[in-house]
Amino acid sequence: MKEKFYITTAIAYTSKKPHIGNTYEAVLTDAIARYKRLRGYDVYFLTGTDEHGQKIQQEAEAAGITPQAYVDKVAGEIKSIWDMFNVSYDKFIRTTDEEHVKCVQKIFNKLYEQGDIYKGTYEGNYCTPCESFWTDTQLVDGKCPDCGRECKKASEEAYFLKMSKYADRLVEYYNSHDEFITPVSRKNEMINNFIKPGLQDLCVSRTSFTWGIPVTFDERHVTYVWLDALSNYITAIGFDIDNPSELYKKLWPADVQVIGKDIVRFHTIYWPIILMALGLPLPKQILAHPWLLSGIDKMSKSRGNVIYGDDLIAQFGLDPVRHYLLAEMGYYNDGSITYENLIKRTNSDLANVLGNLVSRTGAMIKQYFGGVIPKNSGNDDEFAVSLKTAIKEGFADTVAKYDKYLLADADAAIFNTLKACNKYIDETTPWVLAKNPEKKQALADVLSNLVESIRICNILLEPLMPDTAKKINAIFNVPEQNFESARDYNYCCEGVTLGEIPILFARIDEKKLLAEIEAKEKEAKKSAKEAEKNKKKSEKTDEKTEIIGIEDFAKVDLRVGIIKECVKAENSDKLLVLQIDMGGEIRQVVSGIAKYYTPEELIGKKVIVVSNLKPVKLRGIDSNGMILAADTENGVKVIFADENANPGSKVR
RNA sequence: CGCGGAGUAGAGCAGUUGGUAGCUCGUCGGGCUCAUAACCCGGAGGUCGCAGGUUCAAGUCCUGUCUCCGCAACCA
Repeated sequence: MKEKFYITTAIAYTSKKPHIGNTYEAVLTDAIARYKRLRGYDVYFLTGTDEHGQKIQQEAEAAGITPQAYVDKVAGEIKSIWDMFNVSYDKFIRTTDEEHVKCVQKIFNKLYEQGDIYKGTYEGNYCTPCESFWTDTQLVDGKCPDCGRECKKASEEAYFLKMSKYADRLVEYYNSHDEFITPVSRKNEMINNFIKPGLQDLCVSRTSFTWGIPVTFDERHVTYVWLDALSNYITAIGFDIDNPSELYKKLWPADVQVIGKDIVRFHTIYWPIILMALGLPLPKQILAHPWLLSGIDKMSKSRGNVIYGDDLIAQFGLDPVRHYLLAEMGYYNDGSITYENLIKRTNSDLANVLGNLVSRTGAMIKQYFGGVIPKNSGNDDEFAVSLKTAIKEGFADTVAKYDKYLLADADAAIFNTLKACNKYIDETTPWVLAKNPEKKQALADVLSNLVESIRICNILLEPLMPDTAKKINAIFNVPEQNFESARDYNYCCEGVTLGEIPILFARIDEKKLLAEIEAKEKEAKKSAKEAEKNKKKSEKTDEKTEIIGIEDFAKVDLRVGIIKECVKAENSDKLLVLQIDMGGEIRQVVSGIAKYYTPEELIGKKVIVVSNLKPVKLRGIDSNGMILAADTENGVKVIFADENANPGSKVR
């Protein structure tokens, strides 16, 4: 019987469309799942979406639709992107699925009944208008980070899961299962930062929002994040407290759970403890991957550097993108994606090495043997011997890397091996052999060795680039594609007639494409900016009246001031502290323009000051007013007054 | 002392338990023409951020220090 292999991704949060960094995890997990299938495992691959929480409730309200309609839309997008990327999941769970909801409720009840969940109070700073709790560290100057208003110390009734009770057993599990947290550096992080200082009990319910799984015995509460989300790994396969499914019994514990580095804590501390409380076995391995950055920055909407997977596929095709993600990412450092690197890698690995190798091999078989793959004599010359050695070593190397889930290294090993094929062609110069009828068999041997070498590499390539593997198999009409057949040369393609030889990967004109992309991006930025502007405008007009009267304007007291002194604020890289002469009175004003002006260039300049603005403290420094400045595309530009305007003069 | 990550050839990265510094791209020179101006061979280029220390031996361990980047904070 086949050995089972249960692998999961973290479930994606349905607050917005996933970018290529989010998509990476699904592709990474897919490649591992495909490799395991190739090795004959009975693989079950789970992925899905996390659909509850306050944020989604708010997003839905903003969009003017129900939370369910909202998550339906985003979950649909996520699923279709996963499909686009050939993610071969067996099940796509949504935390709004009825079975999941029921099961989470049962889990909650059981933990409550056995005393692991207790009722307590969640203490925090509450902002009444925003209906939100904030921790001390989230507050801005003691005020709500969202609206800037005062928060009250408040407490909310909540349920908590006992953590410390299981801490010792957890550490014991870490120590007896070396592979549990991969890479190991994360293990020390968890022990030092969270376990040693003492585990805080985990808040598992909230009353401040409603979009969540209701607690059955206390209707005002909904389940809060982690108990809901983490449980998906067992509810998806039919776990049930009273009557677990056959599938669950077969699959659990999971063999590998792939997650991002940002949620290691939840998967290596909270999740195991939840399982221990339920009396269930723990997953064998948590595989934490780093992030994919856009250039050198984290992808974020506000930076405008978000790259989406579907756009990349439209531009480059699927497998170049999969290959890039898998070849570029390790487990230790954050990876990076840029169009330039994507083009380079596609050209050098895919077009030059792989595509061209297939193309030239196929072309020679057509030219010299009428498209029929010739028979091998079995007599290996020195070049054939070294080729075969390279292929066998490459095979072993690739498999070793795959077994450790080092996909980037496995990928490199495959392409190294393919290079041995290109070398073999140069060494044996088949075009010379073709001119001499006596060398016909030598020529046949060269080509059959090539086809066989490509066949072997292609089997190893399938987990990374399934579509390409299929295409190559179609070209050579490969009859044997299973893993075991790749261990040695068996010349199974002999006598086979070649199919069409398409260009597998066209070379990309780097300069041309980069210019095109840049133009597109400019366009996109422009329209994004305009949209932003319009949005701001409409927001403003929503809040106030469209047009203000002179009496409103008159409320703002604008004065000319001359900057007498200016220094950078301590503890801040954005603030300048200005001493402004307002016509006798010296005012201290703090302004966030340190990135655009040096103190020296401002001293002596005349500016317009809002003089009747309510004083505030910024970074603990008093600020009595603000200076006018324009937000431009090139940063902030201060509005300077005419040299002849005297300090203190009223501006109107 | 907020938390975390990183500093190795022009760029991007590997360097496992310490033992002659590697890979890819680029670059320069040569070869070849079956092939997608692709392929093959060869060369140049690094005192491994800096300073100490441990050691027969350190990119690799220890201490200190500098710089950069995320997060956070802040942008009246």
